Amino acid sequence: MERQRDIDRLYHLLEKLEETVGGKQKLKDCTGYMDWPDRGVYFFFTPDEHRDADDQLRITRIGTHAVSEGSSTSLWDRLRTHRGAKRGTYEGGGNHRGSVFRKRVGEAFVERASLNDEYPHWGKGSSAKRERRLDELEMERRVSGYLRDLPFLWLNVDDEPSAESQRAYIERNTIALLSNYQREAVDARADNWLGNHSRSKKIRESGLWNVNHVDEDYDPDFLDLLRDQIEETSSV
DNA sequence: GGGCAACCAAGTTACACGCG
DNA sequence: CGCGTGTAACTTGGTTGCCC
Repeated sequence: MERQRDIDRLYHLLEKLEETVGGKQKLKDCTGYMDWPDRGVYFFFTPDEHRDADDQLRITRIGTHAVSEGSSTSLWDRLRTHRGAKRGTYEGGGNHRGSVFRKRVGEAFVERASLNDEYPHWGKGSSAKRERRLDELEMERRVSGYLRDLPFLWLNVDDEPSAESQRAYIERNTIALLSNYQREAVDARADNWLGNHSRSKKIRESGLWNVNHVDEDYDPDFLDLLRDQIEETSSV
C-alpha cells in the first residue's frame, strides 16, 4: 500500500529531524530565548499514543505560519500563541481566539464533559472582553495543560512569506498524507484520543487536529523536499 | 445561478510593558 | 535600547446560505 509506505517514510524522516534538532520539545519547557528558526513548520505528537507497528509517537497536528504575503510572524510567535500566557492576567491560560489549535482542544474538552452551559461563548468571535476571558480562564488552563505537554518537532523552512511557500506546501501535503478522513485508517487513533470528541467531523475522522487539507490528495514528491529541508535545520 | 452578506479557519499585526 | 511577552483585534481566503 503506497500511502502506508509514504507514511513510514515520513516518520523515518522525522526521526532524522529529531536527531538533528536534539530531541522533541514540549511547550512547557520553551521560551523565545531559544534559537528558533525564523520560519518553519511544526509537528505535534501525542505523548501517549504510538503507531501501530512501531514505538514512534503518533503525529496529532501539523501547522505553519507566514503564509500571507509580507507577513513577519516568526515560528516562535506562532508556537507561543499555542502555548498561551505564562504570567499576567491570564496566567497559565491563553487566548483560544488567536489559536485554532487551542480553540479546538478546548471545544473537545467542553463536549467530552458536557460543559456547554459553562462555556457558551467558547470559540465564538475573534475577540472577547476581559470579563468573558476570565470566565473562560479555567478552560484555557486545561487547554494549556494539554498543549504544553505535547512533544513537538519543528522544521526550518525559511523562504519568503506567501501562500505558495514551501512551508505551506509541506504542511498541506503532510496533513493530506496522514489524514484518515474517508480513507482506510493507518495508525488509527486511540479510543481515548481527545479529538474523538471534536465537533468537527474532519478532526474526528482524520485523526489530526487539522481541518484544512485533510480531504486532499498528497503529492509524494513533497517527501523529497522534506528530506532536503531537514538538512537546513539545526538544534535550538 | 449570480451577487452578496455572514461566517469560519488560520494566521497576523499593533502596541504597551518589563527587564537586563 | 532590544527582546520577549501580554493582550486585543485584524486580515485573507474560503464556504455557506439566502434572495432575487
